[in-house]
Amino acid sequence: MRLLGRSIKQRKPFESLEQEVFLEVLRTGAAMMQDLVDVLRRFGLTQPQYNVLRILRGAEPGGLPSGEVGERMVVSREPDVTRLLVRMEKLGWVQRQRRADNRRVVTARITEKGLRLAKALDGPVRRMHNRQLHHMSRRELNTLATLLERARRERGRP
Amino acid sequence: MRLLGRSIKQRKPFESLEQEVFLEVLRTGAAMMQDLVDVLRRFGLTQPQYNVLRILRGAEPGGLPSGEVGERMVVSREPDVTRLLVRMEKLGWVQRQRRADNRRVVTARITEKGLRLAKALDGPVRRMHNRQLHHMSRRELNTLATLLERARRERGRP
DNA sequence: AGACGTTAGTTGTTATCACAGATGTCGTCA
DNA sequence: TGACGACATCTGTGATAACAACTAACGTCT
Repeated sequence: MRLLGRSIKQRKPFESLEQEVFLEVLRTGAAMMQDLVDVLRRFGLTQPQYNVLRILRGAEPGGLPSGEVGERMVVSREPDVTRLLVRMEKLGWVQRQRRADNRRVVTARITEKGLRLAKALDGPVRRMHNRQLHHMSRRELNTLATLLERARRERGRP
Repeated sequence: MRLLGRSIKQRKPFESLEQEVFLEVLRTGAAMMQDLVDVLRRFGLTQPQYNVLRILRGAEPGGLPSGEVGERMVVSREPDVTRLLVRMEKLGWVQRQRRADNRRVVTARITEKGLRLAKALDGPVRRMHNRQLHHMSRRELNTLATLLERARRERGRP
């Protein structure tokens, strides 16, 4: 009898509401990110690279220390900003310069070429976002954003 | 004047509501995932590995073809299930066997050792989830889960 | 000035991921 | 039965991520 009962699969896929929310957040995030990645690859860049471009464009003029770039990354705190920035420098999108008044700090700035690339992506990315969520009302989107922020910012950790 | 205006940073951090939702989903997902990863590393496994254990435990008895395991993965469709499963087989958590009646298919099953590990993780993971979201009401969590599912499933793609 | 702790970034190493092409197996249809 | 397309997995390769140890520069305190 136990065995028969078990064989009814997926009747209760979630063990708890909390777990359901957790999985929904991850799945939805992964799906949305994939849409972005699909757009980006047409332009030959990866998500972390695009993320850095956005951050550095927002940090103009003046640029940002490498560490702060890492902190502002969306997906992770990126323990490896150095090499990511070095790669992007080789591609000509970013310029790195050790700060004179504090030689520990390396300031990263977006280049003209990087700015052009970022600008070229604005339209496609915005359209992708609109397509993604155009079936939701303003009100629903606001609720969603608010709840997510609350879930994240006030969440309890060990 | 333009320059002065621009220097007021982060006044309008989002370009659109859609983009705000996008970023909130990703950031919240990354934060929650990090909490899980922190639990998992105490037990010496990674998120994809844990994901596979959960999938295969749910697929007992009988196991699942490698390809289907990949499809059920949360974060990505994992184009590299083969090697992930091989590694887990070496660790003794998973058993792989080519199906006799269709030699193209490799069925993966969780082992006793894998089951014990998964079981040992149940408590810590459940507690982590509760901690993460205990500040939200049932009603809020339900709304959140519903909205996320709607955002993902009905979203428009190219 | 010099010792010391801190900060910011760099480097080494290993594991994993993504992509693409290759391999072995199967079902079907002439 | 034998050719062929489809399917499921495997393998090769290069890029990237995670983790940890290391170096250089700075601030401060004596």
